[in-house]
Amino acid sequence: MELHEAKDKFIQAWGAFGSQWGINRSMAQVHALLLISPEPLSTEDVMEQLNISRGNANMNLRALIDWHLVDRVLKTGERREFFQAEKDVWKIATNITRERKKRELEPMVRLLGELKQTSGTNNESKAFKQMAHDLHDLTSRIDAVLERSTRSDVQWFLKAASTLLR
Amino acid sequence: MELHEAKDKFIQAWGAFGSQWGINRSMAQVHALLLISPEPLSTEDVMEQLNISRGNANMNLRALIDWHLVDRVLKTGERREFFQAEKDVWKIATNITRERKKRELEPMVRLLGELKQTSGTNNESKAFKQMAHDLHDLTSRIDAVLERSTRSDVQWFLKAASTLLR
DNA sequence: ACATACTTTCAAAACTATTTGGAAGTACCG
DNA sequence: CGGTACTTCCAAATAGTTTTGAAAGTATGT
Repeated sequence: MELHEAKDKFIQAWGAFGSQWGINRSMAQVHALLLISPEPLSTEDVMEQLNISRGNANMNLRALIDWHLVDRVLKTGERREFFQAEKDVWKIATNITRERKKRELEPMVRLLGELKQTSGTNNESKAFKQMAHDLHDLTSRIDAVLERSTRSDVQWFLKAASTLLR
Repeated sequence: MELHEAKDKFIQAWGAFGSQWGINRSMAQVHALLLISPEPLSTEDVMEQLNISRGNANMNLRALIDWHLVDRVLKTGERREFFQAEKDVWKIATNITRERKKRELEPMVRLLGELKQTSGTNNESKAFKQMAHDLHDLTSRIDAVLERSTRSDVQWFLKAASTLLR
């Protein structure tokens, strides 16, 4: 396969993949583009290569910086900013995991913790409390595993886990 | 907290949570409602309790059945169908994981496998191939861990993983 | 076969999210 | 200070997704 074609496929696929994961298409595409660029790119470069507007490029670059997936870099003698993606895939995975855990999982664990203390003794209440309890238990376990696996080293974790599960 | 309030909070939260995870709001709400119902519910019940249309209820019930999160049950002497959610949270987690792995992760692994064989020797090609290779490696490891952890028993896996990571 | 009780489909409408592009803001330099 | 080179904001437009509701379809019992 030719580079140009492969590049394009990758950017499109990463975009589609991202949108299934709550990261919008452009943001994922910008990320994909930066991931495979050997050199940092300017906002202008991103706009051109993806055919998106300045506002869109800017907004998504900022979002990627928030997620710690992209860094600003300054080139000496250049006024404008350049952007460079974190290239270490383990760090990428860790950052994404940590961010989503914080934004989505933690609030759910908190809510379930409250809900399992609902009052009532009839069938309906019992079913509700049981479910809240079980889900709280499950989500906090997942939370704990993710906490540890992002604090320490994901690579090690995945290796260890694959062995464990063999 | 009172049952009615708690129930409502749970359904709303599960709906919001779901939509961040690529499951649409109604589908997640229908799921939440069934999760906390001690008895199977009919389409009509779901429509009433969530204030959604027949078409919507029907569509999402079918989708939940596809995901193996809900079963049809027939009551003797009743013509209409009733629906009942799988209540074992470990099974729920396993089914969701397996489904998403199949729909999203596996195609990405396949694509990256192809892309890492792109031709070219210049800087740009090298950067591209390196990234495709690294991502392929990462995604296939994740795939392998999920494969094993859903084949065997998630509960055991999570316990083992927490110990491992302590 | 017909009536009844239900399920499924689908095109239009409502709603949500994303994208654009111009205007405003900021920083640097001579 | 004014000009230039950029970045950021934001309201309006566009695109995408979900929901509705009525119509069509299907199964069951008499």
